[in-house]
Amino acid sequence: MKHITIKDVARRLNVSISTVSRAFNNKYDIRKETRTKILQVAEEMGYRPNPIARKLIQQKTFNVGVVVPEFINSYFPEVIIGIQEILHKQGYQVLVMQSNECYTTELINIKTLEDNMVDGMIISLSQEIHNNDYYLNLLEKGYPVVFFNRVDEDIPASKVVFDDYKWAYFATEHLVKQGYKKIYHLSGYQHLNLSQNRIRGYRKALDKFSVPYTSEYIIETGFYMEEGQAIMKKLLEEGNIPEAVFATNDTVAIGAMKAIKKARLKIPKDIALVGFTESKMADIVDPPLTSVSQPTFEMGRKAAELLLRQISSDGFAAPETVVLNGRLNVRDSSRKGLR
Amino acid sequence: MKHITIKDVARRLNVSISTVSRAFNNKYDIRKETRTKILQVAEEMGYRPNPIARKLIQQKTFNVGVVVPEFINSYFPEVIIGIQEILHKQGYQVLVMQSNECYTTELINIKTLEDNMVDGMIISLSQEIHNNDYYLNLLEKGYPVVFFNRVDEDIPASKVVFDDYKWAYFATEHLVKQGYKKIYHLSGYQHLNLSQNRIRGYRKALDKFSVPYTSEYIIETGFYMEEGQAIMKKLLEEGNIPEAVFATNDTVAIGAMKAIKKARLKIPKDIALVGFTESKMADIVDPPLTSVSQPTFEMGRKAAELLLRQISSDGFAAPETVVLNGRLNVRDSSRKGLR
DNA sequence: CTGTTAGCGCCTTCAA
DNA sequence: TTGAAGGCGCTAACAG
Repeated sequence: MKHITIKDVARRLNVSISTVSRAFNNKYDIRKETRTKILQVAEEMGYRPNPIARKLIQQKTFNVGVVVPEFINSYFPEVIIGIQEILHKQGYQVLVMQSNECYTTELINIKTLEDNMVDGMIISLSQEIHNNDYYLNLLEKGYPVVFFNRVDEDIPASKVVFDDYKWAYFATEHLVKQGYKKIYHLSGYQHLNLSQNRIRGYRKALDKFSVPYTSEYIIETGFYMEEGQAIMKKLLEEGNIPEAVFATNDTVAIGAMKAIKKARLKIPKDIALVGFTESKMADIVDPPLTSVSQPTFEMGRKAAELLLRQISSDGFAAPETVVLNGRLNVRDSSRKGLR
Repeated sequence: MKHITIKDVARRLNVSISTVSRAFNNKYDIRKETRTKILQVAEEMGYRPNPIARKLIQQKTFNVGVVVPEFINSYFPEVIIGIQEILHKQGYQVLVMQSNECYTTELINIKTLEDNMVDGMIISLSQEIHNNDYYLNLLEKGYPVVFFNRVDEDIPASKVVFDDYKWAYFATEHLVKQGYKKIYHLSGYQHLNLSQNRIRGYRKALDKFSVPYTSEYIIETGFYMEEGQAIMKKLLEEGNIPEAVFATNDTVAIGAMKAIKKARLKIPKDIALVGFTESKMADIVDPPLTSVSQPTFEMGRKAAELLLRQISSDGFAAPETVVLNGRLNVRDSSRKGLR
């Protein structure tokens, strides 16, 4: 584990350490042969400049922190891959932390990352209700921060979001056009921007086609399967049977699917189902689930690019918002007249 | 972004920087009131010791690198969570990199991590055939490295593995006891230790109960769904219909499931299915898939603990191997007499 | 108990 | 074109 330092190389070649340094940073004057020679010997000796020392002097760590609610489901991992794709190319390392959907943990993570002097952060908020003070403070200090997916409109930072409104609209419209009337929406936590937008899209579609609904059609669930299953079970037991359900994500939709199957009802004959934020599960459940797919990798790439812009501008670049588009993948779970 | 340094704090209080340093590392003698005072003022000023400088002096980064084949499926993310659970507690940060199942990328990742002076690495090999030289060299240098899941028996490092042999045996035994005879095994790449062990377990079970099989019953697939589907499709088209299939993982099993359903055959009536390395999918496919679950989080925790041991022993601790146990979760996909 | 001093490994100005 | 020297922010002997 003993590392070879610049000194060792200098001594070996009978030159000063500055010369070796120059050879490695070739932005200073140095004779070509000297440089070549030094690089060659350094290579032989297995010398690599100590990045820590470099960071100390450059006041830059080339580390970027990413805070996500979780990375068990494939959504965030895919975004992270997109982030890494861009950042690795620029020589950055990525530190990934999870908040476990907990606001307190989220803040702790952020402080840890600050302590580790990351050059910037990419954040997706936890589902808990939060206070913006810490983020606002961070931004005021000029700290480069980019939010994605779970964002807060009141935080004036760069953001990458999915067009939840539009695609919730399309998802609902699809159900309407299939001829379904009594269409429920299992929404995510309603204090989240993303849920609000999906609800707006849902309403807009029903309004546009004059499909009647009451506020009771919109039921708040979390993002987990159990919740979707429990809510659906309750609805069925109450005899409150929807013709179709638009769920805030695939997980919740599949929870609902389980409940429906247990009640021995048929999908889509008795109840049609549409998910959101398409996951690999959509294609393997029976019947396959109609869902809206998001460009996850692209979201990561865009977030990374926005962050790089913030970093290179010393935090003085104006915040930008990128809105991404998706696609509605129609599968059997919502095809009228099936079975 | 301007950071307050130890100097600022010292000057403000008219003490030397060593005193401030002592206050923060309270392992040296320092008067209690001085310490309290310093800590208080430092807090007010928003001072936090610069971790980079600390790392430079301690010759330790408190960073650990993790290299996994991918983290789209939930398996590796779960292991990573386990790893982080232990390491974060000890003040380590975790750098996660993916090899995308590519040996070359894996090596590049490892070199990047070395360049970043991680204090140790936790690695799960890619599925490609690899050369051990670089790993052997790393170990010789005393670099702390722990392998998990995808390991190579010829690398004398600490390892955490699942008892593939035993649980492949149990999975197969289960099928035998249900009364199935013609039992196929869709194996992972056979140059991987893990696949070899699963094959051994499969054979052992069949041998023990004198269930006849030929080498043609063992078919090499990768780890992806498409492969499972393609192989199964081919088998069915050839009229080579197994009574039961034990697949190397859930993904492959579900691929097979798709092919079987497309051929309008019933599971388990016509063909029974058993997966491995249980994923969340097992419970949501129809019929639910029998599978062997692995203690993923525990695997991560153990790997982290072994690594910490290597790190604190300066690489002189003898390599240890931890073998973990799992559980067979029987579901409808393999229940004889169903439907 | 506290201050002085010498680095950790590297970059960068200033002289030569 | 090269070397000497100072310093990035902090820790850790060694004095006092």
